[in-house]
Amino acid sequence: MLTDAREIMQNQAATGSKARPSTKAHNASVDLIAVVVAMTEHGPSVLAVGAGDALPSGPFEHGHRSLQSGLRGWVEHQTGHQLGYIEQLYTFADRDRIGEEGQQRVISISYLALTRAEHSVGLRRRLWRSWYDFFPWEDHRTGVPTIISDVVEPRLLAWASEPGSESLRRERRQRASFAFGLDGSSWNEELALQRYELLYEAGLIEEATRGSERRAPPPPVPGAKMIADHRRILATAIARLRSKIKYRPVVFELMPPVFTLLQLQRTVEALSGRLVHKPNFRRLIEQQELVEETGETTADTVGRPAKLFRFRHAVLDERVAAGTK
Amino acid sequence: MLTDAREIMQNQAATGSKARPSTKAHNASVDLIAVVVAMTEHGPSVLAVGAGDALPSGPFEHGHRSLQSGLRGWVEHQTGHQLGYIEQLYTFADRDRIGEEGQQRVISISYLALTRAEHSVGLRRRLWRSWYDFFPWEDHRTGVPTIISDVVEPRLLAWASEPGSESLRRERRQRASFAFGLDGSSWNEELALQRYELLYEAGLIEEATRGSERRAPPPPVPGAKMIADHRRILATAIARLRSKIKYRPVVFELMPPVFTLLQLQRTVEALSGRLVHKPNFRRLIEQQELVEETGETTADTVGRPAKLFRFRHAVLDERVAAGTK
DNA sequence: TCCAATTATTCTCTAAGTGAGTATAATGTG
DNA sequence: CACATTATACTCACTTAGAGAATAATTGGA
Repeated sequence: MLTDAREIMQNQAATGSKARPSTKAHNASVDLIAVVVAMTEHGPSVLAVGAGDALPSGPFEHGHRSLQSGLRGWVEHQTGHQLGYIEQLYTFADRDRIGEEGQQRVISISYLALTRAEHSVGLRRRLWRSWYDFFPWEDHRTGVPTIISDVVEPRLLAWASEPGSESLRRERRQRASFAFGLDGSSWNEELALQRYELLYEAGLIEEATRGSERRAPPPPVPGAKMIADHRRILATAIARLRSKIKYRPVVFELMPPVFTLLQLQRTVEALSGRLVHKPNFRRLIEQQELVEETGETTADTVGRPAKLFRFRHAVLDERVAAGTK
Repeated sequence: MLTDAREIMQNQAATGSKARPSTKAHNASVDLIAVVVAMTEHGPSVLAVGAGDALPSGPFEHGHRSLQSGLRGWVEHQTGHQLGYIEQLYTFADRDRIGEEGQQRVISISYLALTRAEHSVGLRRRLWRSWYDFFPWEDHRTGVPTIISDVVEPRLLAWASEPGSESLRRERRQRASFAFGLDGSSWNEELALQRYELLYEAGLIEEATRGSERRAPPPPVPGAKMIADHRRILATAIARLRSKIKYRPVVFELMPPVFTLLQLQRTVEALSGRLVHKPNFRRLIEQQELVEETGETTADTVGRPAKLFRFRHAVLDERVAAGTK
C-alpha cells in the first residue's frame, strides 16, 4: 500500500535537489533496546547485562510478530522476565555506526518496560542496578544530594564561564540553574534527560569524551557509565516514567499483587526521587479509587498494622487520567 | 560501540530458544512519514499528497544527517515548507508489507510537524485538507456533531449487540460510551486515536475492510479515507497535538508573528475541536506571560480594535510547563 | 501493666487554580 | 446618536493541592 505514497513522493522529489534516481530500497538494521524497570531492595532498578553497563538489546527478526512482541520475546527469553507494561520511547539513527558495507545504518528503537523483580525465573546471568548508580544527582529523597553542590554546580559554573560571548555564558548559567534547581529555581524531577544532556554537553559525562582524544577531558561527574548511548536512553526512560506516573496508573506494574499504601508511596518516591506528603498521597489514591481493600492487614513489622490493598484493574477502562501526581 | 551489547545479548540468547546462529545483520527499509499541520482558511489542516489521501513520506537516505533532518529535507524540498516544530510520533513495523526479496520489512517512523501555510513557496503540487474531512466526528466547536447521534452511536451500539458473550457486549458498550462521550460520559478531545481505533475495530472505517473480501462489509462511517494506515497516523498526531498544547507552547508555531488574542483562541479551538471560555482563555495566556503586546492594534474589522501580541520566545527557556489548557 | 516508640489513619486550614457568568470599553454603522 | 460588535476587566463559587495537627492501633521494653 505504502508504495503508492512513496512513488508519489519520489515523483514530487524529482523536481527538488534531493531527487533520487532509483527506487532501490534503502536498508538499515534495526535494534530493539529495552529499559526494564523493577523495584528491588536497592531501589528503582534497571535490568543490565554484560558488565552491568549495557541495556538488553537485540535485533528485530523476521520471526517477530511486531516490534513490541520482538522486544518482549528477547527480554523474556534472555532473562525470564515477563514484561507487563511496554511503551515505546524513541527511535534514533546513530550516525557513527555505519555497517561494514557502508550501505548499512543502524536504527535503534528503545522501549520502557515495567516488571517485578520476582518475575525472574531461572538462573540466567542478569543484573539489577539502581538507576541512581548511573544518575546519583537524581535522588532527592533525603534532600538535595551533596554531589550537586560539591561537584555538579561548580563544574557547570566553570563550563558556563569558559571564554566566549557573554550571552552564551548567561544562557549556560540559566540552563544549569533551570535544570538542577540552582539559584532560585526549584527542582523538577522530570528533567532527568535535560540534566544528562546538559552534563554531556559540558563534557562532564564519561561517554561524552570517548573517542575524541583531542585534549585531556575533564574528570567526569560521579555516576556509572554505560556503553554507547545507553545511559542517555536510561535517562529518557526515567524522565518518561516520572512524568507518566502522574497521570496514568503505571506504578502498579511494579507492585506486588497486594500492598500497603506506604509501600505504594515508597515506590512512587523511589521513582520520582523525592518524598511526598503521606496524608495527601493517601487522599489522592483513595479519591481516585485506584485501589480497593483486601480486608487483610499486615502483621510483619512494628507499629500499627496497615490495611492491604490491591489495584483496581477496572480503572484502566473507566478513566483516562489516573495517576499519582 | 553497540556491537558489544549485541554480542553480549546473543551470547546470552544462545541458551534460550530464540538463539540465532549467525551474526548476519537483519535488514529493513525505513520510511519517514510526516503529518504536517497548519492553520488554513478551512481550519486545522494537514498536508496531503497524491489524491489528497496520503501523507508525505519518503525513505531514509544516507545523505540524511539524522532521521529528523531527513524528514525536514523531504518535506522542505517537496513542498517548500519550512517545518518549525518536529516531534516524533511513533515507530511501527507493518507486518503485511514484506519486500519482494522476503528478507525485507518496512519500518515506518512517523512525525508531527507544525508550520504555517504561508511558508509555502513555489507552485508544487500539494493539498491542504482540513483534518475534520477525515474525522468529521472530532469537531465539537458548534456542539456535538450530528454524525455522532445519527451514525456513529447507532452503528457502534449495533456492533456492541452482536452475538457473543454478555461481558463482551458490555465491554464494547462501555468503550463506546467512554470514547464518544455517550450516556453520562463527557467528551474528551484527546481520545481521537482511541475513537478511530474503536471504529476501525467495529469495521466502520473503510480502511479496515480493505483486502479482506470475506463478506460484504458494512457501509463505513462518513470521513475521507487515506491510503494504508495514514489515517491512523493522522489520528495519532491529532491526539498528540491536542494533548501537547495544554502544557507546551506549541500553538505559536501555527500562528503568524503577530496576532490578536482572539485569533490565538480560534486556533486553539480549531485544534482541540471545542470552544473555550474567552475571559478564562485570556487570563490563562496573560498570567503565563506567553505573549507580549506589540503596541499596535488591529483596524481591519468591525468592533473594538484588538491589541496585537507576539509570542515571547523567552518562555521556551524559562519554564517547563506552559500551555493553553 | 503501662509508657514510649512506631506506624497508620483521619481532619483541618489555607492558598491557588478553574469554570462560568457579568460588567464595562471602544470601535463601526445606519 | 442608538446599536451591533468585538475587546477587555472583574467577580464568585467550587475544586484541587500543599502543609500541618490530631488521633488510632500496634510492639517492645521498663
